[in-house]
Amino acid sequence: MDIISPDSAHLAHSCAGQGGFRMAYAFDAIEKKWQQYWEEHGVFNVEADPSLQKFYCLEMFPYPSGALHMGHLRNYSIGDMLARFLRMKGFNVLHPMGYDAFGLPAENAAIKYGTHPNKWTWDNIEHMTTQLKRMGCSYDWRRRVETCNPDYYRWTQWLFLQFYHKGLAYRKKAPVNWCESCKTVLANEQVINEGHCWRCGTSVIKRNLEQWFLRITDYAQELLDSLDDLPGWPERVKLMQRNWIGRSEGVRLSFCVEGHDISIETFTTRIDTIYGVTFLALAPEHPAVLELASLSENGEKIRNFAAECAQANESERTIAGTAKRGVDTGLSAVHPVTGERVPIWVANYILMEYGTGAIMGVPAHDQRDFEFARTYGIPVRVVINPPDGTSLDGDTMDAAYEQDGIQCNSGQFDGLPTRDALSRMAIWFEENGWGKREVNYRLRDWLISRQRYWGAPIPVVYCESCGVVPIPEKDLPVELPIDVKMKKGGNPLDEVEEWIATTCPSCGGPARRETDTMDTFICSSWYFLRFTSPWTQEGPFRKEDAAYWMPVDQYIGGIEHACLHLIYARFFTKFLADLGLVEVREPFTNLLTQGMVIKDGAKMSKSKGNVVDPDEIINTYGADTARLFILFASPPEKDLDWSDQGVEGAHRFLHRVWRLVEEHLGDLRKAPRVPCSMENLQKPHTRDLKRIIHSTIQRVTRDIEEERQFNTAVARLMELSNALSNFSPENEKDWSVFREGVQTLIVCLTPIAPHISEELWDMLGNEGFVSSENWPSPDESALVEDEMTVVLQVNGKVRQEFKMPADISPDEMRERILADPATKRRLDGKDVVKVITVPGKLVNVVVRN
RNA sequence: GGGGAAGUGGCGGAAUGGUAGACGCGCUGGCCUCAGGAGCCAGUGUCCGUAAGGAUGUGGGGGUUCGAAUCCCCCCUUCCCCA
Repeated sequence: MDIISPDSAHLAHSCAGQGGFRMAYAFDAIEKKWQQYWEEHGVFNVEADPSLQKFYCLEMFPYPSGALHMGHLRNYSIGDMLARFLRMKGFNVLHPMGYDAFGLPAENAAIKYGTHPNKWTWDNIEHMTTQLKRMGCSYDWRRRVETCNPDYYRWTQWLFLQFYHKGLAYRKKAPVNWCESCKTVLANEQVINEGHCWRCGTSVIKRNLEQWFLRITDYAQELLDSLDDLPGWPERVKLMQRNWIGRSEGVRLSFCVEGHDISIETFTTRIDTIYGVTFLALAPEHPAVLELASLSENGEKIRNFAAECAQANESERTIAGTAKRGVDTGLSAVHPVTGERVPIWVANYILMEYGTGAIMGVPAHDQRDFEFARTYGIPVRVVINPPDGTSLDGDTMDAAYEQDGIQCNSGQFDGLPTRDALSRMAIWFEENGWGKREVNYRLRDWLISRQRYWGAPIPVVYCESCGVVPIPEKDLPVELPIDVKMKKGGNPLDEVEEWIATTCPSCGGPARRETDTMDTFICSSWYFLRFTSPWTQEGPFRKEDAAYWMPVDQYIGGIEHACLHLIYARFFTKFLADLGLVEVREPFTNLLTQGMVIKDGAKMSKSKGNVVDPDEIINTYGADTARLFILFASPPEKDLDWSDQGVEGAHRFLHRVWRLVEEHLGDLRKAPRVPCSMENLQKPHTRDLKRIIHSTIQRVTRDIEEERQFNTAVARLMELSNALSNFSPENEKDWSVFREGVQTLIVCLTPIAPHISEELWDMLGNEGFVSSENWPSPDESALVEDEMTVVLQVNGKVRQEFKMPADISPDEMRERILADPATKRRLDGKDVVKVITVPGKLVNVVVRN
């Protein structure tokens, strides 16, 4: 291979800075050059090495939608900065990239532009890879994965089979979320913003279909509990997951239907209100509804009502403002404790998915039940009074009383406070055999079937004699047929008869393939593991590689995945740990959720016309400018306000750094390379510069490493750059310190703006890549100040500054300030009550007058 | 309705009990220039003042403290999550 040494690069313009000739900052050529060198030298390739401390830095991989957008640019600028920083810190850094390449947009684009999803996707992958390389991202590109590659989805299918064999993948008929626009079902997590499809925003409806599910609820408790083991996650995300999992403790109890051999199960978290039950309500989809309808005089009405409710979407039925509607079945249930008869209703606000799909109605103490009861004239019976001693009246109250209080009308429990009643009544209930204490979760099993083409086929067949038969592992992958006709509004796989028709792996008889494909969130639930050994053909990943690299030390992505990808990936990791394939039970140790990129007060979007194209920014200003601006404009967790003028400011800064080196290149190259120690420096200005250099190192390191606040890290580098610009070296020691400062600036700028850093590093005559340099440590002796500024305060208000030697004692500091004529003038005629001395900072004189 | 996060110059943002506004953008004046939207120098919270200096100032109100953007209580506004 013909390798150009990076050293030869500077020869071409070694005349710069020596005559009148000025070399401009040609970012375009510089960036191309160094990207090529990095690639040729494999600078960012990495292997597992147990003798080195590893760091796994990962950014959420993109969907190959066509081109990078500003959100990607921000995500990858942050990740690359961290990866480069940690590499310079001496870690063995795994920093890979890939593509979440299955998904609906490929099909939509194919239909719209008459192309094939496969071609569309692969073209986009190649284009986006080019873009990522243009950003100067330090990925080990040999490890790239694409989830639509049979080498990858073979293992996605293999993982499905593992779930299946453990009984964690199952088929069931259930009312499921259906997006009419995407023509497919959706998991609960993928229904957002009060009942809308996460991808296209269409209002989701319910359909009763037989589908594949993963039993994520088996892991609900662990998914909840181990959030406590994630101190490196934002509280916000953990809270969102806790809410999503929605653990509640309560009692499951049955009500018998009077005169029939039917019982209706309900679940309540408020067993303390059992004496307040005045009706029972069932979800319209409840399996018992049709049976009750057949027994009821209102049968026709009930069936019509249930059919009508099925059309409405969930959010319309549950949001607080919606009218509560229902139909009386005319039948009664028997109260398990009192033996009283309570009417049974079918109501639109009861959801089949939550609890048992039926509730005990307690209008006095549940606002939804209250509204329903008032609408239909159902009695309201108070069983809890406020703790202040007032008594509620069920006939006149205008809202449910949902707070804690004191039990009443509750037999032997009267007088108990709510909290006590809850636990005692639950035990009492169980002891009498009326019900069972139970933990309930809001989290539902994960619906993974998709009625779409561009996804990983679910590896099962349906055999007339054997039923559902999984494909044997040795026959994987079940390849997605590429030769299909794309069509509007359906799954093209349904028409590939030669693919569907197959033989049963079990009996050899005729069988038909499953034509549904897997939710793409399955594909992205384990990609971080594949990156540890993407080449292996022996399994989804090599166990020893995963053991070395996992967990991901730093994960970076958008908060929109809080209750989607981030829950699924945790679930997969726990399942794989149970299979003995990974040693960790949590995949991501530290999570950074970056803010959105906004412009003119709104999220960038085509419809708002406020989109800034990354390519255009890189063409005009270069990747280094784009990265610098993104990191400087805002702390990573907050939204970033895009500003064209801010970008120019960032570009100007890089120009200033460039000139700093270029204008002094001849002298800099001649300057001593060994730093001059503080004790050998006498000139105050030189000592000051030396101090600034080392405090910059200290503060930049802390900002990146501990605070994860990259905007202030950049600000520190700008301060150093300003200090260097204002410094005029006069002798050899000055030049030595100046060179130390310039080199420090370049090294510390490397993770942020790597190309210009490489170029300047090279121009100064250094060997090798600055990307492979060690991150500097501050020289403690250079951090000590000679002089300090102390402030005089009078009653806490700043009055005057004093300069004094840094090593002065607190007592002397106080005495000097108090003895100063200016201080005496200020305190003249005032009563000094007290003097507070804060060493190194201030003296506060408290006076009275 | 419940929970969470936030509110600081003209703008993006610094400062987590000790000199509010680092750094950058913008703006003003000047230098350089054929010219400049390049570069350099100076200034830039508000009010009074030529200045020195003073007053005031971190959404509003109260409190703790020698001292509060920072801690506590109440209120207002915005955003997010859950109902």
